Amino acid sequence: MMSVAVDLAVFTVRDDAFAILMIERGQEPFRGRLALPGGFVEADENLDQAAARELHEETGLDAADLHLEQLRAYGDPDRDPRPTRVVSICYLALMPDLPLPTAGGDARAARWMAVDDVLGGPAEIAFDHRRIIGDAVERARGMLEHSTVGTAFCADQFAISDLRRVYEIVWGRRLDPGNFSRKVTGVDGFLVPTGEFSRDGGRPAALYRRGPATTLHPPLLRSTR
Amino acid sequence: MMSVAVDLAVFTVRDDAFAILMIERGQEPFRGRLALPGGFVEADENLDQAAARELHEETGLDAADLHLEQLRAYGDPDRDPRPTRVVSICYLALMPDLPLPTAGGDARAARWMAVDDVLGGPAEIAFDHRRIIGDAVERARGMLEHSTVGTAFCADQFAISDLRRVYEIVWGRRLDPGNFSRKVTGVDGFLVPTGEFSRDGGRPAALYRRGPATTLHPPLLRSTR
DNA sequence: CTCAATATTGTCAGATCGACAATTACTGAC
DNA sequence: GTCAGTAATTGTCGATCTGACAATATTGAG
Repeated sequence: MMSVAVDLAVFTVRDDAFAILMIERGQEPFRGRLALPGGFVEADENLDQAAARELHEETGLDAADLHLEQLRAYGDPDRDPRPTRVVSICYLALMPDLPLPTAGGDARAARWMAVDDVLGGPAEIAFDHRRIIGDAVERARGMLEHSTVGTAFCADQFAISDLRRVYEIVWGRRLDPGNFSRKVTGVDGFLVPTGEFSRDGGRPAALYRRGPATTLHPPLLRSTR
Repeated sequence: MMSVAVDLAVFTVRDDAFAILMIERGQEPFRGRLALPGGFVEADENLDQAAARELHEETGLDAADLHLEQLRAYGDPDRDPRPTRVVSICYLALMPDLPLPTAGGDARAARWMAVDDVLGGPAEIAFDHRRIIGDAVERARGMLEHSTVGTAFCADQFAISDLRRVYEIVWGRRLDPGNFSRKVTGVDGFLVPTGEFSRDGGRPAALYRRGPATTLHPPLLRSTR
């Protein structure tokens, strides 16, 4: 008999940084430490529902407004110091930079932190969450290559340069604006033009909405071949 | 409180077919139905260890001899009809076509079945294992594109044509021998020549062993661009 | 109007792709 | 031995894709 929990690695792109939603734990174990939001799976819900519920409790957001998918399970016997063993199913969520309606509503302070600060900084992270975050970051970076989920970081309507900035920030790598534009517009079903244009700074950019495609053919590769 | 199990989707390539190891259940629920091998996680082992232990119990094989990695967790409340809820962590194993030392030793008949027969046939599959198998097959097919795990289906020493046949059978698609050979030998660290040659039929083929590389740069894509 | 800023399109040489032809190196039949 | 058969490997070629970077287009600010 074990407890089964879901943990959430919720990512966004804000202030020119790849950011993850972290909470400060309000009780033992690891009181005061940074951790991923999450909680126990209840008797009548499946894993996806548990993840969506926890997401809503922590951020006030609805799962329909973002991309949510399972990352993997973590179940080392000593990953949680409490007497009952806890196996955690971790979920990955990608969302645009929205205000968090109920941030801290759960008596736990939730805040966005730059991924580089979390992984590279001195902060002590609760449980095995540092490892989970590392896995989640790598998964997110890889997904941008082969799937269309990068648009999940953008608002409902966005310019190609917005999407390019997402890729640049998540990958930590500059991309050529012209080549990027040609590539993403060349993928069938990736971007649907809305007919509207942005108006800020230079030449107006055509605005797009997410298209129906889920996989990128051909992929956008980050590696130098 | 829930039970946590591991299930195994063990694949190989044999008799010109992409095959999966299935057992016939010896007890209720689903007695007599086909199912994936698996069992419950014990108190003192982590998930990877549980998967390796179950693999050994079902096939007599050691996890060191094959590729074993976690697929994902399945946890719908009604996926197991027994009163205690069971969350299952499914593992994917890829192995060469070896004889199974203890097949059926666990009082359950274990046998290789063609993936197409399992998914396309009329056989009733226990639990949600049909869905799991579908996910596992898709994951395995995708992994061949970007990782070097295809060699896990080959014997210790193998010719490029052996590896090509693996790709052809798993993907269900013919590949050009010349182009395939050039591509795989061009990936740094994928294949290490042994200096030996095969002797059967036509011109002898150089034999190789798995190299240290784990990811394929550039990837081998199955889609028609 | 001129300029700075940004979007988009154009260009071009090098890499890669798939299709398929040519060459190489064996085995087995005769 | 010679020859046909089989399969590995290398060669070729046009189409496509890539990254680098130049050129053009369209706006707002001054």
